[in-house]
Amino acid sequence: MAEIGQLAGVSQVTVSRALSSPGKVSPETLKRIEDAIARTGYVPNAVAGALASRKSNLIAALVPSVTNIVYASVLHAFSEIMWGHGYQIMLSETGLQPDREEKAIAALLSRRPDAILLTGVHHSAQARRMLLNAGIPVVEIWDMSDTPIDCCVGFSHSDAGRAAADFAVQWGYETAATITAGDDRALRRRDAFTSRFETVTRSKVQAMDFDVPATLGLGREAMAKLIELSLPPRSVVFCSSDQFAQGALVEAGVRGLTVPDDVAVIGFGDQEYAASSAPALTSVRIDRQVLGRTAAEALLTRFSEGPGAHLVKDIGFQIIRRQSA
Amino acid sequence: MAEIGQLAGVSQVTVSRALSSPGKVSPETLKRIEDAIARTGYVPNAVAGALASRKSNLIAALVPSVTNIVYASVLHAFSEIMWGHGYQIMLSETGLQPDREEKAIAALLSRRPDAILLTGVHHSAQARRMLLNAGIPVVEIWDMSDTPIDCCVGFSHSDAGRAAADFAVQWGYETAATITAGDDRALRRRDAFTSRFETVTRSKVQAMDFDVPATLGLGREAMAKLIELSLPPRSVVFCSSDQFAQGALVEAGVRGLTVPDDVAVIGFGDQEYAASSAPALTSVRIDRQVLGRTAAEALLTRFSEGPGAHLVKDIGFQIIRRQSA
DNA sequence: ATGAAAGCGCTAACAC
DNA sequence: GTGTTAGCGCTTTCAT
Repeated sequence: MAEIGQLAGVSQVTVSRALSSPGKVSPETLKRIEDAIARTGYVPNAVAGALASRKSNLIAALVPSVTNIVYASVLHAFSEIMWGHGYQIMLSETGLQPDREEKAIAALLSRRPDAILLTGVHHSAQARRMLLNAGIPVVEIWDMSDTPIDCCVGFSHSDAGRAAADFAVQWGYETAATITAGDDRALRRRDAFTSRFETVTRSKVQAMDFDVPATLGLGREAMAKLIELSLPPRSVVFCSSDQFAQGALVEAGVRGLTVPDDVAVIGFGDQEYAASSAPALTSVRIDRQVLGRTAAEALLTRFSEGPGAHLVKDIGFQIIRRQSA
Repeated sequence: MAEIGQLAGVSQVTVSRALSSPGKVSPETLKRIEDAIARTGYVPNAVAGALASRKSNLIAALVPSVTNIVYASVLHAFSEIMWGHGYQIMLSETGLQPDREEKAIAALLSRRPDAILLTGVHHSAQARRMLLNAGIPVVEIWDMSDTPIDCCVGFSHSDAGRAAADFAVQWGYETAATITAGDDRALRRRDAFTSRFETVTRSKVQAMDFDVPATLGLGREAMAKLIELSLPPRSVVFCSSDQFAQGALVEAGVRGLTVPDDVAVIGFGDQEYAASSAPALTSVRIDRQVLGRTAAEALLTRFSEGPGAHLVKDIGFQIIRRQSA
């Protein structure tokens, strides 16, 4: 920066100003500085800037997995907006082990981000402590909480599970099964679904659980077992993700069952392909675009309005009825 | 850090040493320092550390899209390894507009990462200049280049397209069509496929192009048009991604066509569901795990061996024959 | 094994 | 509108 100043015949500070508030330097000076920058290919050192100003323009984000489209698309919507406001994203994955979250949070906080986005609302005591200590806005997404750390944007997974059960009952399904991945939130949806469906219909809901992420292949497997265990007619299968549901659809098709007459399927997530599969998939829609955007907006208003505003927003969900149930 | 020192009865420098090279402080001192850290919940300021040491332990990564599983999974494999070696990842998306890459590179470089990962091998002159200027290891992935900036890990898309054409010819397909997304590399595969298939069979290859990312829905649409345009028997459709291919499969099924007898389909990417769909999808496999891992290893050896080693690695591809072609 | 001093490349506060 | 000065919180080097 001092070098650029030399080339432009000004001091280092003026270069700094030209970069951060161009209105504060005279047009001619600005021009000379810009020329010098263009000639040298100088890229300012944001690390030094962050240290001096105590503002990093960095947002830390912690997601279970980037390869899960459901988390990735929320992240995408979120980062588009933050990027538009001059923020960059530092990403970290927690994977399946919850103990990784604590380490990840510490690592992220060490970069002194201006805010942090967390997936889920269950965090260790030590994690909460570090977060509070950091004194930065926090937004928890994908869930609702009675005791949010700060901002919270999501929906109630129990409500979603119950709504799916009510939907199934309403459309006349008399027995049900679930296919569920190894995910805290998926389990809560399953529990709510099962409990509601059982109390209303007085029939037992069969559970197929996996402790790994959902795939189409596992969905097929689960459906195959369910069919072999002889699923009664008017049965519905509530899946924890559209991937399982797709697999269930494929397996039913291969075995010559008609969907939804022989067996109905409800997915979760309403991913792009849900509407385009054959038969089209009935699914619980979460507007991931809105989720990401709302989280970004929550942070942005927290930045401008200070720690007073603990934004908590329920973005809800919607059951999209198509052909599979 | 000075505060921790006070609590532990040592100077700030000793705390610094305790954190970066614990072997250099006496066990008792170390213990007291660790206690103080645990008590206060102190998180070191990596920003200041990076400024002082000129080492950020940050890797910048630039991908077209995080919502595309193909890029996300490479990123995942890459970051798992880098994380294991103490590096964090700063992520940025370029999207479809190539001009965004330059801005993203500048923004990322301003954080003084220790290395940068780029998707693709075509970069603007200004981008190359900034990269060279930064003086850090660069790894370009997903493609091969005659003039890599530094390290390069990928495969030849032209070779892949040609191989698909040869495969199609070998299995007796006499006419072909392509469904292609708006992606530089996909277009190169299509061109190579078409050119090879046409010269060998002397039949014209029909192209269905989109300038947006691939979806199952668009795959159905494209296949529908292809069928309406009357695809001759013994036709094969080469898709630029498995998503298109899945859509093509669904549409063929809905229209009562038998795959591969009435129409055959070849996907690209060999995603998880390719093996589990019905019929199972024939696809060009890229080992994304290996791609990400190899890129990480290239950087790691560049770190240890210095600028001498310009690692260039072709990870190849493999056509997985299943039922659809 | 520990400490003192210098400085990383910027921004903030204050002068002029 | 521009320059001077003093840090930001660490690591590095050199002393002890």
